[in-house]
Amino acid sequence: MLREAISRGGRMSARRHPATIADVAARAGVSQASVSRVLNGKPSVDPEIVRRVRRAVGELGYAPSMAARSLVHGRNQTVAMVVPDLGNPMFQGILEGVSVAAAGDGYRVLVADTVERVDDEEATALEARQRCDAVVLCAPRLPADRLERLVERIAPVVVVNRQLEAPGVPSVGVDYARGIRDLVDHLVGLGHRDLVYLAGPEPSRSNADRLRGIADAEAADADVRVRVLAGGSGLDDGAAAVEAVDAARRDGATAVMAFNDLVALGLLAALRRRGVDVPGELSVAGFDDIPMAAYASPALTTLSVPRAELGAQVWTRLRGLIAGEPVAHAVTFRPRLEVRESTAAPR
Amino acid sequence: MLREAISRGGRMSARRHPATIADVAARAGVSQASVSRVLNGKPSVDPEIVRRVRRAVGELGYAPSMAARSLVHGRNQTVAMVVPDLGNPMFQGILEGVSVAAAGDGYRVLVADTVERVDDEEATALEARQRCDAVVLCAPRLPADRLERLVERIAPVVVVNRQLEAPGVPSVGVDYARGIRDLVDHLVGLGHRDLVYLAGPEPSRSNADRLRGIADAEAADADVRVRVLAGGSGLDDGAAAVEAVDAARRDGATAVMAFNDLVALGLLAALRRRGVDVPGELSVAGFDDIPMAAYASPALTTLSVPRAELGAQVWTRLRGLIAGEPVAHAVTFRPRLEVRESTAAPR
DNA sequence: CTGTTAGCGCGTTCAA
DNA sequence: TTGAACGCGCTAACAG
Repeated sequence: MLREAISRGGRMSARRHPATIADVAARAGVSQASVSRVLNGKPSVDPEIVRRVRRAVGELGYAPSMAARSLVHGRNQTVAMVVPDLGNPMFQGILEGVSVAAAGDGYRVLVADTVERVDDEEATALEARQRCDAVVLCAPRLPADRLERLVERIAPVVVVNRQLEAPGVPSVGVDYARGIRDLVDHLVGLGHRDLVYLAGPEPSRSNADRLRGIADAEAADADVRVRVLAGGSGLDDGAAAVEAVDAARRDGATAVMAFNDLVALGLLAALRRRGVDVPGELSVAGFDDIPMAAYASPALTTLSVPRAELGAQVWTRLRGLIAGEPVAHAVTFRPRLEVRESTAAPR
Repeated sequence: MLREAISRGGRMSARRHPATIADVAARAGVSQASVSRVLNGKPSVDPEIVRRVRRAVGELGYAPSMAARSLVHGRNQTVAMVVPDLGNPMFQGILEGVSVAAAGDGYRVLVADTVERVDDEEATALEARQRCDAVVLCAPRLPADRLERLVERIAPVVVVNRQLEAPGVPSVGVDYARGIRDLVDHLVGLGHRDLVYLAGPEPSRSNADRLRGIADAEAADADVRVRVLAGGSGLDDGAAAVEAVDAARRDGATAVMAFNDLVALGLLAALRRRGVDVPGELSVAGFDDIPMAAYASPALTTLSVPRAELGAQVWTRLRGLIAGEPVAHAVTFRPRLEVRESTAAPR
């Protein structure tokens, strides 16, 4: 019989196109305005009307058109998140954090993966902004001047891991310089003096921050030396750098700090294959404290950054901006050193 | 007149609210219809008009309202992707694949993370559908009957890793049963007879598929035995299962197949800590072939599933549905066995 | 407390 | 080829 109803051309009240508020109004014998009021929980409406509207809504299977709603309100209830690489655990973590936090306020997030194409970043962000009420911008490699210009065109926006000159743009980030200094201190405390930094992508801002932290550390302690080697940001990059790293080791280096955990993990694997004992012959540390870090062999010493909390902070600020509240100041999280097994005293 | 515009309140072309098509029309001295035609690249428009419109658009920094557009067209150019857990590399991979594929057609994807809350899955999917033109549904634990009912309410939809009874709903997935059988064959070929399967989440459909594959394998070869142990789906779960796994080993088991790579990696770490040699004393295999698998110690034998391609396939089908094309049949990818170092002949 | 009216910004008829 | 007018579905102002 259900089949019958269907073949008959649709079930009772089943129009080909979704029901509109007008249909509901007609069926309930009231005005559209009343339907709207009921649906939006406006305070003073006759209980009887409420009843009839609810019934009509149920029978028609009515659902409001978000498009119409957006047009009227000028808001989407959607924010965009622009990321350079969804494959990176760091961004995944932030995305997840923002996503759940935003969901709590009825907002959803649109992902815009620029797939490492820095040149498309502005266009992507602009386009994303048109679809959404605000944007979370992760653009680690976009030159500062271009970034400054971009943010003012896509406001409201919260930028991640970039410090802006202009006020009015909240940013939340990680104090990479500070983190790396803490790591150097840890290593030096262990007795290391000759370190290597396996660098991240050249244009990456957070890489520059780490380099700055390293320079500070070198300046502070005369007999600490840090060699900078070209690395990258993925597992492959870490593995690929093994030659250079091992050469440095034979030349006297006793510890390596990788750009991030992925690089460290890749390096660890390659080192193992090569027969280099970690941390016996060489200490290795990462950055980010991705879940896998604790399960590596040996467990990776790293700097923990609160990804989820970071995402939540991003949302808090973004929500404020959308609501037109005064902009919150920038916040940066100081990474927490997580000492595990991959670092030890040199011998 | 430029002067006029300026004194009218702020910088040239800087109205408090974004410019509308009417503003452009006025400024260009043409009708809104003409502006619309120019912007949408309609064929026959006077070059002179085109010129003036373009100029006005530039001067005003005009950008069409997506909301209004959506209202007229009844389309968003946005699809939703409902996932149970964004932290899972499997879903991340698919998201990335769908995201880039969709972007190629001017579509964006909205993420809806149900955070493992199966009970909210329907509501989340429904809500997501209202905002978007279609949805990609990843609901591995939603009971079949509820799934069937859900999909017909949110069509157009493509379901991932679930086989549906009803036609009309394309699904793309992985042949887990087949994959696990290939793995059993590999292990048996190596000489293993007493295996253990570290199961995934109880209600997970793909876990059931693997179990079916295992049952088939057992039925096919009388002297192969597979013990099923409770596992999970994350690194922690794998590590937590080490007791049970080691007990099975001492009881004669020589190889373990984990629900996925994460579980296998967690187990590997725990086994190492416990001093159990892999693959010497015990062979271990995973599923999914996440990037880290190849860099594990020892490198993990696993079943490779083409995440990116899977995402692309999802998009192809979704696009077809949106365009109203006849539905494509379901596709399933057969995992490819990736033999590495964590499996070897028992001794 | 309810209904009527007027847009939100755009695409798309229909005449001219 | 161009422009005027209408409608997409909904909410907000204003009457009643």
